[in-house]
Amino acid sequence: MPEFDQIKQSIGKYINLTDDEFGRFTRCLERWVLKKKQVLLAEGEVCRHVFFVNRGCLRYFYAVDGEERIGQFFTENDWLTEYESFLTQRPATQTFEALEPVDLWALSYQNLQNLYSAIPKMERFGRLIAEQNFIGVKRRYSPLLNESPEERYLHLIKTRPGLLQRVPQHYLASFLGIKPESLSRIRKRLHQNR
Amino acid sequence: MPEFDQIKQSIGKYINLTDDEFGRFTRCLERWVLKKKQVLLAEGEVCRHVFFVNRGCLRYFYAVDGEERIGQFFTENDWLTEYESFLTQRPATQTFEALEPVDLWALSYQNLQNLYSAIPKMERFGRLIAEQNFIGVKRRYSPLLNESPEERYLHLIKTRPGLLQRVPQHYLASFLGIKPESLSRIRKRLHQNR
DNA sequence: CGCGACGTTGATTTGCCTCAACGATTGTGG
DNA sequence: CCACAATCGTTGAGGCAAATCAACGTCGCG
Repeated sequence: MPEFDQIKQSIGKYINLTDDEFGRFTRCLERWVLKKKQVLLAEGEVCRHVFFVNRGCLRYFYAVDGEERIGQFFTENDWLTEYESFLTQRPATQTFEALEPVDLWALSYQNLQNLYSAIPKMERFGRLIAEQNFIGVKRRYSPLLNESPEERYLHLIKTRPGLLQRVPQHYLASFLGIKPESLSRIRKRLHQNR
Repeated sequence: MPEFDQIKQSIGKYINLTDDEFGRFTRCLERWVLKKKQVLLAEGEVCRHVFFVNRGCLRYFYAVDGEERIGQFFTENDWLTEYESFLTQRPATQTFEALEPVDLWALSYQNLQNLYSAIPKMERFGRLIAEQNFIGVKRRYSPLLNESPEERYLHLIKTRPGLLQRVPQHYLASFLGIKPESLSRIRKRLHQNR
């Protein structure tokens, strides 16, 4: 099943499933396809799935007095969900949108709960994913609080160079917590001092 | 065992343990006591325990170019650990310190891993705690990014009024991500417009 | 071709920080 | 128990980095 290669490799980082167990897992998956600009999950809806990105790029954003702020980008082999809404089954505060044509695996809340019961190892997988998410959210927020805009931009260049080619600059600015004009000036400064 | 009442109640929010299982759990606990200003875990050390606060108040802080910033306060019935260091067993980036005489239960990394194996339900507890931590860290950081200093202060008053009586004002300022002078001015403004 | 979205640049504003000084309170050692 | 030092909260003056407001050229697309 080459279609499951990516997700198999991703899970393999956390737990080892037998072929039987992995088969049971994959039978819970649905294939979802999105066009560019299509919304995967809108603010106010309850998030009923976790997703695995086979192909494409998405963002999530939320509104702060009318203005939208980008929380995160997702690309190939990322796991993606509105975690708080998914865990509590209450309305999402964020909107997820495709920035390109997107190809996902979707695993429903109910199917995941069933897998937790049917395959005890999956409970561990859920814990490890939650732990990774915790570390991820801290690493995402920490620079926003403790580093200067310029440092954050330089860090972005180093750690996610692919994004610069892939998403508009004013989205990057929002992701970095600054205005497009400010990012433009930062880039200008950096090029001059080159 | 009245000494275990608090922690029993806290665990009961997540999973139901039999008396046998709970006994097995409590035999893994050590009692730790700290004096005021005593350090529970220093930056650079590996965090080898999770703690449950029976009594007292602690903070954790980290340094950003020489200046210390407070990340969180902990009080009675809170679970506490340097989660990233604990999960990865690598050096902590934060220091935990008692602000008052403190009384804790300590559960070691090894004992927790053993409990995960011995009591399958504990794996679920670990997952739920990790999920709660994820939600907690998002709720902690989100206002720092999306609200004004004044809004953050007002929010603190509403959600954790006890802290205002318990910790010095310049600690609160650091927790709110501002300078002591700024917090002083915010309070002055609010009292005038009262 | 014409429109809208995007990135850039300049001028100005603004909110918090920095620096400095000062009383009040705390706590500490003789 | 007192005297003195350190810590803490407050207030004022000035600075600064990013936001805001505005204008303009370019590019992509219908």
